[in-house]
Amino acid sequence: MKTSAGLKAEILLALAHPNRIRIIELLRKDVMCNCELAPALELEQSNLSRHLKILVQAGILNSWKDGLRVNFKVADDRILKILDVAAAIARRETEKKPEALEA
Amino acid sequence: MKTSAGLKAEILLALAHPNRIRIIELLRKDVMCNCELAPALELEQSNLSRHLKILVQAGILNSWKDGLRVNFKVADDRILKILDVAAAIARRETEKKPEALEA
DNA sequence: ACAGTATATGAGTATATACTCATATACTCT
DNA sequence: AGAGTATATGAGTATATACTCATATACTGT
Repeated sequence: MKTSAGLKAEILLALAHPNRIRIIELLRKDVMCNCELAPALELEQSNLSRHLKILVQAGILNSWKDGLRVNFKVADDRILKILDVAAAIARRETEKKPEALEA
Repeated sequence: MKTSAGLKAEILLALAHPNRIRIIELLRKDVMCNCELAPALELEQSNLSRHLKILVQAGILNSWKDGLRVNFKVADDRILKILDVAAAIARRETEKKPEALEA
C-alpha cells in the first residue's frame, strides 16, 4: 500500500527536474517525438528517453507509437498549471533574496 | 544565472517528498512548530528540522520565532492546489494500472 | 547562573538519481 | 533479407538525498 503523500510525491518528483520541465514546456503546444525533442533540448537520446519514460510512468505524458517514432503529449493541462504556480513562487523568492545585496 | 526550468524544478523538488507533503497537509489549517509536528508525524526532530528548512528555503513555508519555538505556516495557498492536482493525477494513474490484474 | 526545552547542525552511512557510452530492440523501406 | 532510423536498456560513475546519533546553539523561567 502507498500513502497518499507518497503518491503525490511520486508525481511531483517526476516533474521536479529541469530537463523534464523543459520537455513539458516544449510539449505545451505540440506533439513531439524523442527524435525531435533531442536536438531541440540538446539532450543525449538515451538520457532523454529515460526522462520521457519517467514522465509517462508518472502519468504526466501520454505516448503512442507512430511507425518508428514514439510521440508524446502532456496528459493533463493541470500539469501546466503546476508549472505556472511553481514559476510564480520562484519569482517571489528571487525578489525576496536579492542575491548580491551589499552590506 | 539559473534557468526558468531550474527555478521551477527547485520549488517542485522541495515539495516532492512524502514527509514534506505530510508536513504541508498538517499545516493546511493550523500554524505549528517543530515540537508539535514531530510527534504528529512520528519524525525525528533533527530530520523534521531539515525538512522544514528545505520548505522554508524554497518559499513554500513561512517561519517565525515565538520564544523557544519556531512556527510554520504555508506561504501560499496555491501550494495546496499543486498538491490537489498531484493527488488527482495520482488517482487517475492508480485506476489505469489495476496492480494485480489476473492474466 | 543554572536546569530545562526547542531547534539546528556536523558526521557518517545507505540509497537513489542523472548522466554517458555501448549495445539491443523495433520498425520501415527497397 | 538487409540497410537505415528511432527508441530502449545494461553497466559504470559521480553526485545528491534522507536518515540517524550526538552535540551545539538559543531561548525560558527560577
